[in-house]
Amino acid sequence: MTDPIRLLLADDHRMLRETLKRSMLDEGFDVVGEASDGQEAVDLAEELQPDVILMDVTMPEIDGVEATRRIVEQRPDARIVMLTMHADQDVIAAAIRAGASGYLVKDCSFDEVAATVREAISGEVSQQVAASMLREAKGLADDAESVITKREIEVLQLIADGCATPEVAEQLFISQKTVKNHLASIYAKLDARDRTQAVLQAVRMGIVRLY
Amino acid sequence: MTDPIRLLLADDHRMLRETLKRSMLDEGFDVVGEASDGQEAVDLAEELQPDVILMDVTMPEIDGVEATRRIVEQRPDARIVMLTMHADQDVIAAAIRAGASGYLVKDCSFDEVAATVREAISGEVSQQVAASMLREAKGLADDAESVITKREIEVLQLIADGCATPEVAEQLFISQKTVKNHLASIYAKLDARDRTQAVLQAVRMGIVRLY
DNA sequence: TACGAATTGGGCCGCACGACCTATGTAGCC
DNA sequence: GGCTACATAGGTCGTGCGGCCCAATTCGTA
Repeated sequence: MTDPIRLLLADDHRMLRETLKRSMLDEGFDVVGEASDGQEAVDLAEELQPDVILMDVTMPEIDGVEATRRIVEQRPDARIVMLTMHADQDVIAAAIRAGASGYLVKDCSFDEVAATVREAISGEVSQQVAASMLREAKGLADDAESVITKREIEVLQLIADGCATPEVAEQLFISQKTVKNHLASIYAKLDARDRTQAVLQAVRMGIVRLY
Repeated sequence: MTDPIRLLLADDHRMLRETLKRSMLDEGFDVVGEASDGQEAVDLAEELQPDVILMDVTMPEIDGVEATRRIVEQRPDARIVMLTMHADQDVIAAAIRAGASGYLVKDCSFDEVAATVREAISGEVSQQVAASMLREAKGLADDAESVITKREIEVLQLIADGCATPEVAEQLFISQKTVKNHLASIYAKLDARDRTQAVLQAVRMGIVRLY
């Protein structure tokens, strides 16, 4: 029997974190830490050096994809399995580019979670990730190479918070015209045609938070 | 030692359902069934007659609040604890009116879940529910007495799915004008000023699903 | 039977929004 | 020194959108 796999759980919902922890402990994993936001995940990843990190995409402060990017930057051998609500192609592609080793939709079974974590350790990649990598290689779905900038995220978040264009401009100390320009850029990147679709897509992708 | 509390879990995310089941079993509860959508929850509630139902607000087919309404209609003594992502006043109020015995945000601890289920059995109500009932009684936040109609939900869902006004009209075989009228009514009820805010609020309330 | 709510529809008005084009300053990078 | 990306800002144009009037039909129900 080898040493138990050391896990770090990162999810902003305490209920899932705690129930998942109990189940993983049951399965013989060693849960060494828990993070409730992206920044905490980055910090704990460095401090605890876990074997695998189970990380939700949608988190406060820093989203899971960005947190993955920062962790992999510091430690290229880090194994990170992403969790998400929706099976969004763009998110999967972004997660892979950020350096994730696996990808799980929250609708999967617990057995799949355990299996994917073990695969992450052994170096294998999940079917979903492999399929996406294949698609990436073929260049079929690489339009996801449209990275939303920090400023664009700020605009999206303010709109999700209920601001109209003039209010977004006021909050960010820029002109309404600039806000519109950012929006136009966002529409192109997220394949949306109006602010409603853009915000919804951003929510799906975990870029923006719903309070 | 009394008989274990018989539980029915209703949540569309298999991961949470399974991990929660494991944890509840650990705690001595008897999980007699699992439902992945609102209709299944209603059916299983009648079939299994569980002591307590732990039900997510956001579910396919029928949302948790409506499912609660139907279950309570058939069995007024049913104990239902609602689960949700966001602590939305309107949702809490709607859940209470539907007949829920308790209310939990998914950011709570597992101990709180277990405690609330036990309280639901003993007839006590959680602090959150009590506070909301107080507010209801005072008539402070009873603007939630604005029930979204079926037709309005259809309009909201189509907009969330990416339709603009003309497309919604086409899908529902009605004029654009009628769609606008429904939207105006929705804005008043959800305290929104445009379709973006209306859809986001609907997502928060679990009225509309994000695919 | 009569009332209210839901659903349907019309017209008008003003403005916000999105499409398209151009332009400047400021970074970072090879 | 150039190249690219980002953030900033302007203009114009058409139409989608929301506010505010009103009215007809159907339906459950008091």
